[in-house]
Amino acid sequence: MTRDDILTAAAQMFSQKGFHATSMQDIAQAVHLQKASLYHHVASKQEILVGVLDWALDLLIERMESVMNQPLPADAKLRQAIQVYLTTLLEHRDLAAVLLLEHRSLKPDLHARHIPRRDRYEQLWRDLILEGIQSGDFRKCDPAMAAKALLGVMNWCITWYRSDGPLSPQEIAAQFADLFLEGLVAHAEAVNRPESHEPNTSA
Amino acid sequence: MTRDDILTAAAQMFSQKGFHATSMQDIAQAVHLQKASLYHHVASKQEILVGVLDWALDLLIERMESVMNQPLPADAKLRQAIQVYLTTLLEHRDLAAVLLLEHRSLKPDLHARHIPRRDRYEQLWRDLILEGIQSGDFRKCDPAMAAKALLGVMNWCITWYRSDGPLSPQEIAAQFADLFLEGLVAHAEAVNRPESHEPNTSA
DNA sequence: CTCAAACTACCGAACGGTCGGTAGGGAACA
DNA sequence: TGTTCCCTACCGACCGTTCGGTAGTTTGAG
Repeated sequence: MTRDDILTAAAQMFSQKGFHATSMQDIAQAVHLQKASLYHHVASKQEILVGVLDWALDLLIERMESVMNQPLPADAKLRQAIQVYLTTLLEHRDLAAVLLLEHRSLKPDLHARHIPRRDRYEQLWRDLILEGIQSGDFRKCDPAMAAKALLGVMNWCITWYRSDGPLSPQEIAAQFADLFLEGLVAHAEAVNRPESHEPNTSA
Repeated sequence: MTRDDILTAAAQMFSQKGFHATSMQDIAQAVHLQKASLYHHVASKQEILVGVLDWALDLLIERMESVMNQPLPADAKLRQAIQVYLTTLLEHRDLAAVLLLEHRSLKPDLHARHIPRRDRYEQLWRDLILEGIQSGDFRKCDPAMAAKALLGVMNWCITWYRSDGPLSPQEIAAQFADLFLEGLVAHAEAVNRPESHEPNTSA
């Protein structure tokens, strides 16, 4: 029984029921311990939450930076970033759900320490979009808003994605990338583009 | 002191702290009553949550249907739907936040009764997009995924929008509509389009 | 023998919810 | 007009339960 086992179990329960609806009893039961025994590995329930949040954010930052450092044109880099972010999110759903939805359960001082780290991550996306605008690959727009939109689409996935659904994370990422890069409106020169990802238009 | 006063106060606290972190004591204090007195107006904490959820969903459905029934081309109708949805969401932030983030705190039977109503609302958006594809206004794509993407962007706004921020809900809606309809990639025939909403490209 | 890891037993506080009771304002009737 | 009656709105006190967390003890491998 390790600390990471506890964090993993806690992340799963937090993501399913929420932080406040999950008791230390619940977590203890999930790792087959008595509640008191948890306190040998962690100091408090808040510390578990911080542990999960840091773990999830570290994972995302690490993968995002490796994408950012690749020498690619902006649109290809954005496609890859979307792919990596979304697959990471959906393959670590519990961690990600806690990161995105439960951070407000942190007590004020811990919350204040978490937010700047999260904002620094969002800045990576703004930089990526700004880079594309300056190189002329992207049309002029507010990079902050475009980043919010992009992250919003992907973050919201954790509220509805089911691993037994019809689409894989990769397929979802490809569709989102198409939508964001090319838009929804049909243009004359854009019809019958060969790389369309979704022929099904009925339901 | 009316039942709606209690729902309003509860929505505000639920949206700030979450359902499980809000006690009946908290709600009572917000409406200047004793905790016991709340039970003269509502049967349980769960009933308050259901009341808030229904209230929010009724509001959104009503406004969405009035947009859907207008005889407009798909792109104009989508623009208007985005505008209406986003402004409703952000001008009733507390209600909307509870609808979007706290519905999982419903007990199983009430949750099972809520989800189909919410799904019926999402269907309105799929219909709108499908309509645009069939009329040729939109390029071929999966309407379900496009709707998820669109709703995701807007729903995520309630996690970051602040009414004292630099952009109004209307401005945010216009930018999101541009992004979704036209995409991010710069095309030769699309540069210097006159209706750009955001000249600021530096941070 | 040591020490980490687990246990049993317990704590004060807070939870959602219920209880019996009361203040006060109309309506009905003498 | 005075009295009785009922009803809405509210209250203080309390219920059983669960919460996060602590104290002290046992277990078992190196």
